[in-house]
Amino acid sequence: MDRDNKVSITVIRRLPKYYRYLGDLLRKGINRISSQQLSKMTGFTASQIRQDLNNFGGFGQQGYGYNVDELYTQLGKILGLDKSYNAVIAGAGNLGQAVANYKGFEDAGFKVLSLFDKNPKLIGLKIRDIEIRDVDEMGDYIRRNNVEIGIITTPKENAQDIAEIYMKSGIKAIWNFAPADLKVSDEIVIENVHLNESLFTLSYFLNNKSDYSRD
Amino acid sequence: MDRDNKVSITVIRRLPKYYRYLGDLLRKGINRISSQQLSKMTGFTASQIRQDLNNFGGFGQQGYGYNVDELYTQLGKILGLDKSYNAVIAGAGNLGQAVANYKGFEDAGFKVLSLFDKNPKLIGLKIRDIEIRDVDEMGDYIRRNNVEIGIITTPKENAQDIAEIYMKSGIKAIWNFAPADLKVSDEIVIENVHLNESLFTLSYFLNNKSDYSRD
DNA sequence: TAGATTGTTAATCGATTAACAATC
DNA sequence: TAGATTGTTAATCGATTAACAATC
Repeated sequence: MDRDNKVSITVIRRLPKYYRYLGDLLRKGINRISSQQLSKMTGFTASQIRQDLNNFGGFGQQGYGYNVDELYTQLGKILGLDKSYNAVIAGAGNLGQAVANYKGFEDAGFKVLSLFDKNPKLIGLKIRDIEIRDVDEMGDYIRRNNVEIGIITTPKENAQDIAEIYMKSGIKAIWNFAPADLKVSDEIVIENVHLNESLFTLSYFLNNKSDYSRD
Repeated sequence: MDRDNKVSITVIRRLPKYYRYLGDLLRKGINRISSQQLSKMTGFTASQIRQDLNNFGGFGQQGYGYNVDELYTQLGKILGLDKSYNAVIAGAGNLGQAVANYKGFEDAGFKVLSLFDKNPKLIGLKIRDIEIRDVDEMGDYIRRNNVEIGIITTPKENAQDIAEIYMKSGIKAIWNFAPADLKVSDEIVIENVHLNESLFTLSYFLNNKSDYSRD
């Protein structure tokens, strides 16, 4: 891998899409694919796809294209999907439960060990075997169970407090669903899912169709 | 508004963040803000902020900055948040219920009229007054109730079928949470929330911290 | 071998940043 | 008036596209 230079975030955000389509191909038993065919599927240009992949190494072969199985495996490694991770969820409302219930994440190696909430009515309940615990126990639980990923599905008012508990107990990455920008130390990776921003963008294009074209 | 040329999607995706911070300021009673102060809050450069806003008109005043109330109102109009919209949700599982329950969307003018599912155990139940109906009735319901926005929170296997019902019944925009790329006619606006792609991006940066810097 | 398709360099395009005159 | 800050043009930077030699 020629990883001397930082790969840009725009490239990184395309990788999961390649990975998804390659998985589809793999399941269909197709074992060979060209950048041109991938272009048709993903909507990115063939040139862009070749450039993107070459940030990480030469996975293809002239005159042939890419081996689906190999490229899928390589992209999985690049994305860190060859490992597994322990996660917890703060906020056991609908959204927290939705994330806990989503089988796809577990299949990809992300295991939710526990949910946490402050609502006594929720504490003790189970979502698919996953217990909801008191948020007061969260810091201890994280330290004892080798938890790397902290998910935030609380209301925005509590998001920063939760982030601080995560930070203090050694969480390495935060997946944040609250509509707030968290302040945490630079070593912690944050990935935001800002649903309101997504909805407002949709609203913009609904009102300005002439500006819209499939990205 | 000098709207001769298409505004780029990268600009549009920053607007909701401006809007959110301006709302915060408004609630704090602050009525004046400079691009430099906005820069500190949002993390975008002051220059970029001024450029972005000037795509839509000169909302500021030399030597003064921007009037918070006015800018907030203007951005709201640009984003189409001065109107209200009827929406339905296909897929009444946890994720669909989470979206239906989220008060923030309704406050912003997005009203969920009904959820739809094919599971008989869910049909007839109510989420905050919002009834879950049989998905077979969905097309009719949309036509009768002036529904513009269709939300998809089904498993990916059903997403394309739902999209087609939406298309045929006159939906104008689809907010898609299923990990699939929908094929619909060009007049329909699609906004995807691909949670798996977000999680995989987080996973990448967790494994390649040196590539990571707050966007 | 002939055809296909990569890896990679160079050209183009677009987005961000810098700079500053205009002006409140 | 003096200071502040916009709106806007020009400069820079980065990302995408085009092109093609290398080679399977």
